[in-house]
Amino acid sequence: MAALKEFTRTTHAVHALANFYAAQLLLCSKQAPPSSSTVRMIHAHMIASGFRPQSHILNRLMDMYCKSSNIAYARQLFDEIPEPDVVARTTFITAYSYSASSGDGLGFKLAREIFNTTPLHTRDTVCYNAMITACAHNEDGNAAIKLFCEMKRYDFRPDNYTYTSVLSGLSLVAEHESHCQQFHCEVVKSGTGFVTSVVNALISVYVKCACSPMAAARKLFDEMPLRDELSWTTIITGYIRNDDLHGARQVFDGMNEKLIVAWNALISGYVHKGLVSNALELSRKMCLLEIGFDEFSYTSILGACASGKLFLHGKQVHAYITRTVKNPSRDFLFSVNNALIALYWRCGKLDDARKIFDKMPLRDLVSWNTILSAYVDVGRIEEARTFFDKIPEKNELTWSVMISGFAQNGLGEEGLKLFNQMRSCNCQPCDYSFAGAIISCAVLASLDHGRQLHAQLIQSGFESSISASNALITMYARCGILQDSQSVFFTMNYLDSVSWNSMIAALGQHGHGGQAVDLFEQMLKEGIVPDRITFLTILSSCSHAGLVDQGQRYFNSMYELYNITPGEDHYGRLIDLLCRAGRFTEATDTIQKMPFDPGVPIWEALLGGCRIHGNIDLGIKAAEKLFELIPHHDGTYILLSNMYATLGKWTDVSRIRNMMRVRGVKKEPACSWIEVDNMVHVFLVDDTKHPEVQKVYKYLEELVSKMRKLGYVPDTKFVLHDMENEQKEYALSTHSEKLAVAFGLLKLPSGAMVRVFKNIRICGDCHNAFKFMSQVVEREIVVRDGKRFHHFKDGNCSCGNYW
DNA sequence: ATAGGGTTAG
Repeated sequence: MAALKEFTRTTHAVHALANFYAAQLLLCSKQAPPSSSTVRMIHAHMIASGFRPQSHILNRLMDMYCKSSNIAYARQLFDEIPEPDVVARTTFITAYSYSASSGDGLGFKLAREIFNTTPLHTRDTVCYNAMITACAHNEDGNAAIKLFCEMKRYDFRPDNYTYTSVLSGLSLVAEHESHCQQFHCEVVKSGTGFVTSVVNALISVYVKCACSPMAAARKLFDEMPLRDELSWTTIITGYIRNDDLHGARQVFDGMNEKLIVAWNALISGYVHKGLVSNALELSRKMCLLEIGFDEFSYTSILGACASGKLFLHGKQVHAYITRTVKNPSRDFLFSVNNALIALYWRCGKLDDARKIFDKMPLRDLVSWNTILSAYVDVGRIEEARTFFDKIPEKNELTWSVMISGFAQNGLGEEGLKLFNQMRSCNCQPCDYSFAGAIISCAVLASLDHGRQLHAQLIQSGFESSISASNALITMYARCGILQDSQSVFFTMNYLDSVSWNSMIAALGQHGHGGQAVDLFEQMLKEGIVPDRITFLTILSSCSHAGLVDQGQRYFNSMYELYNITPGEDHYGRLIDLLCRAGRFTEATDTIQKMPFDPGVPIWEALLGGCRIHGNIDLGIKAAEKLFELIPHHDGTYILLSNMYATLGKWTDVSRIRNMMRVRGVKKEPACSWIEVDNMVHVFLVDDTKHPEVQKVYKYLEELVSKMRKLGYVPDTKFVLHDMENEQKEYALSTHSEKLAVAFGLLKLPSGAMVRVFKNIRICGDCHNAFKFMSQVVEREIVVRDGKRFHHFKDGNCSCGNYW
């Protein structure tokens, strides 16, 4: 080193040293990406030797720092240069543009700043090219086009790079084929119309934007004088993008030397279409032909196993990877481990998924979001929340998974709270987070809030989002406004199976079983394949409407026509269907013939049916099974004691009450709520807490006396304690749903529909009373209880007393 | 100093 210092004293030596470092840096740049330790070593050597790099070498050094993902340090060096030249600036524009594609727009802002401070007389075509690319990475196609026009105005000559970059920007924004053609003409006039890279870019513009994209793209492809690897993959992925896997496969089969990228594209294309076996067949071929796999291949193949729930196959792939991959890169570890987490989760092995997650040396956002989704998916919501809080940097997906996770698990308040928190964190909600918040409103039956979110959704430009619209269907239905659900459903441009399921469920819950069945039939006619959820929904709808034979036919068609094995939940709905209609022999026969031992959903359905029909013997049998299976569930005790009370067997009632006390079973307190002026008012039985409850009692008294004149008689068999008749009538008059309805009648504008929500089933006397009430006040009253909706109008209920 | 294809989370 001392000798070296001596050497550098002479000017001649400085030249030699510059050449030496230039060569070193060139060597380093051949690595992709250059290792940061090599870059640091070269830099350290420069400092130690006393060499002061001039712009040419320094620019290269900074470039190497950027490429070894050390932009921050490179920037420090840059900031010390008094007047950085255009080459140095372009280096940073490029470096920042890569970080712009994966993030918050910060990278783009930095690139823009450097570009804007580059004096016009020092700019050149390359620097414009880099900035146009940065715009495209930042998904701002219009900005890219604007820059392109600007550079022409200033007489910079666009070259190959310019056209490939601006075309990739164009593909983000072109809406009409004329847009594509306009640029196509530009390209031809510029003389770059036969440059392979430019035509490739042009193909991908047509693929994304033309009216008949593949015809236009294919014409260009066929007429190309010289195709490179990218031309082939662009056309193949073009077919896949446009849902034409046969077209993709044809081109693929015509390739002489098939690139790994083409294999990967086709495999993932198959997986997305649900064609798992085609995907795996291709992967087997890859193996036989010894193509070799990279992380993209593995993630797609593991994705295929996950979506087909092929646990054993997935495990074999996992083992193969551990056995054969020796020095995996960072990116390899990220993507493959993330795919493995998804695999084990989708195969129902959450613990194995968790093991992979825990063992990862480094995790990226996808790892966190995947494990979060897994915990949310299985309903382990508290643990999910713990993960959520630990996630260092969240994106919109993180938020939306957690928000809808809360909503789906009935925690509407938490969902809304998180949605607001998301907004206060300066994180723009995406349509999925809106969907989560809207479902939260559905859970809480908060119509005012739901409508506000609907308005904000439109303001934010998400009105055509399928998932948000699906959420709106459910929200309006669960808030009692079936009409608004329907208008959302019928104005949607695209429907997926969730849309159909939601609308069918909405009709079913509101007692329109016939319409639910019609819609289901229409769904089948349009070629939408029903899934497990569809059948749950349609079975409930039939049950609510008493369409027993229809429901049975659908149940039988599940396996026969759609190859879906009915689960216990489906059997539960079938038993419910039969029992509500009083067909107990068929129900018990079905239970005996089931391929598995009856569990909670089956006995609950049976007990519910027995209550309706007063079948006490069978009811007791079902209740005893439930006492064994879920001894702390209050519903069983209450249903059974209701049955005894209806029969006047008060000793049995008190025996059951006693059982509850001894076993420490707490009854979920009944409560009803109503939204007035954006405020939720909650009422309990015999409420004394609500500030205006005295007014409500007084008004209720007036109403009841008017109702009596129309023939209303309080039905005291719904009072479950043995007491004097007068006391019983009083007890009935204090039920929470009556208080909430009366409050609504008092407070809402005259003629407005009254919508009340109750946490558990509506009481029989209240059900009867609301019929009379709707007549007396000439208003529509809607009550949602734990299971379904009741629309009271002109003395009738939409459920036809079948509930 | 600058361009372009394939993966995993809802």
